Amino acid sequence: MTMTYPRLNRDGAEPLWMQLMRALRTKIDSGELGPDQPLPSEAELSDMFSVSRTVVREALRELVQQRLIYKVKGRGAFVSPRKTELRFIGSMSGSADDLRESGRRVTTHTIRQTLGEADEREAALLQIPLGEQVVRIRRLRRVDGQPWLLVDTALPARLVPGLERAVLENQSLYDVLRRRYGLEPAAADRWIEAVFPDREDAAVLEVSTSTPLLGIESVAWLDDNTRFEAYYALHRSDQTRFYVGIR
Amino acid sequence: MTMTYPRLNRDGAEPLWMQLMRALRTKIDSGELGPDQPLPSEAELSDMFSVSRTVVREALRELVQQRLIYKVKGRGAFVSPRKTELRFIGSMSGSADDLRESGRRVTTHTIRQTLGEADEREAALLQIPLGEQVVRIRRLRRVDGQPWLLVDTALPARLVPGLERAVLENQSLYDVLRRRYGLEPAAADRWIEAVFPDREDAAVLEVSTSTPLLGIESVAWLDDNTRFEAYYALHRSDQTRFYVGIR
DNA sequence: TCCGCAGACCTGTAATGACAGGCTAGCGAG
DNA sequence: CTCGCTAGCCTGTCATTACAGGTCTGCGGA
Repeated sequence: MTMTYPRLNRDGAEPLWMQLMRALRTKIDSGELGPDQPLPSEAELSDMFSVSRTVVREALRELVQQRLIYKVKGRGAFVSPRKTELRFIGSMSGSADDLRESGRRVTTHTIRQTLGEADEREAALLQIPLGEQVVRIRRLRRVDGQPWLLVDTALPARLVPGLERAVLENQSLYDVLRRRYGLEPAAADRWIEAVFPDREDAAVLEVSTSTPLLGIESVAWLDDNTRFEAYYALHRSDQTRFYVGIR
Repeated sequence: MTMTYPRLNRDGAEPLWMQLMRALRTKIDSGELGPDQPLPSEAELSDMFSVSRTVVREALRELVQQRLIYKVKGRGAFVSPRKTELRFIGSMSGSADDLRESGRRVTTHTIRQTLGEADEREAALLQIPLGEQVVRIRRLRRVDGQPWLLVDTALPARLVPGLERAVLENQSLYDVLRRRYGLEPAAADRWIEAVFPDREDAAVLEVSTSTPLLGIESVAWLDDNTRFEAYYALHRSDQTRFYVGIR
């Protein structure tokens, strides 16, 4: 199978492994590399791109971490785009749409928008230096008037200049990011835990501090792997259950 | 600061980087390495353990990936105060494997296997008539010895004849279904909620009845749309958080 | 034709060396 | 005492080499 691959840029502006990773991801996204299609071996890739196996492995590791390919034990060994994918249908914007579709009234109220310096958690999630400027947004989403989801979002200010002053009332944050800043989410990780709210959060959500809630931490990134949004959401699971579809 | 570190086992039974990773993780879990405490530099670790920087970097990479430490540009990798967080990949068979890969010991104990008649919930989820025979399996999964996940599975007996007598100890149920019955999961739906366990479940999971847990309901089906498995799992989210990747 | 085994292929692991560029501490000048 | 600069430390990146052990393919014998 002969495939055309872009030549890698060696001016040091971007790591070789990242360029290679992007090149492979493009093939996967475009469908040129379909499900169960094995990638060339590490040695072959190393030859094709004239880079060391170190670089190849770095690129493949990243793709595995992004769950775009998976490893097959042994021969021919690597990968193919994942067929069984996690689809998170209950994503924040998706679920609101779903609820609207089923005749619920969904409103989003912005409680606070501030500019600040990234704390340790934000820095780690967004992969930015500690103290870099971030825009923080705290929003409450209601379904049929009932508090449903309390979200604390942080975004690197560098990527969204002026967002701390934008009017977000009842708007989808993702729409704003797309229209105003051209930011298109490519993927995300989420972690879910069961927690109790602190006094303040409990008051906002109108529950007691001994009501178990879902805590959802999320990081979303762009095509080029830049982390652009991190949030922690508290979800009243007595109102609705969190839905995850796996396809 | 002088710290005692275990000597690494070089018989090749376990990769050096994994031993090193575990050694560092132990320090972090025990609190010996606290928040904002910088780790030794790569070169220092390399000296201390008499391994190459390759090994050190492999171990650190894994710790970063597990989000137990985060990197600060420049000097030393810092330990984060974040609570221990394992990744539960929500994919069908991946979860236990992923944990094992990140160096945890995963065991599965079968508490009960019975044959019975589908109740209302099971019938609805599996789309079978009320009263049809189902195999019920109750299993407890532990990570590093700690109770982690309590799963009650129900499968239509028609699809898995004899499963109620199969030995499942420490086996992946999905492997058994695949090898023994040729059942290949195609997709699944999951719903997640935050709940308190009842007395019995709390005892099995070794928590109090006022510990908030994740309740996960799931239905999986085959290519031809046949529902073949329904389960309800209780997940100790103080141990790990539920991981969902969105691609 | 079928089966078994040897050798080729491939990945995982590990050591080593090298260099660029960022960050910091400490020194020296003002 | 303060400010600025430099040397050294540290990480990120990349190349090369080596070897063990698992997997697969194809050849040759039955």
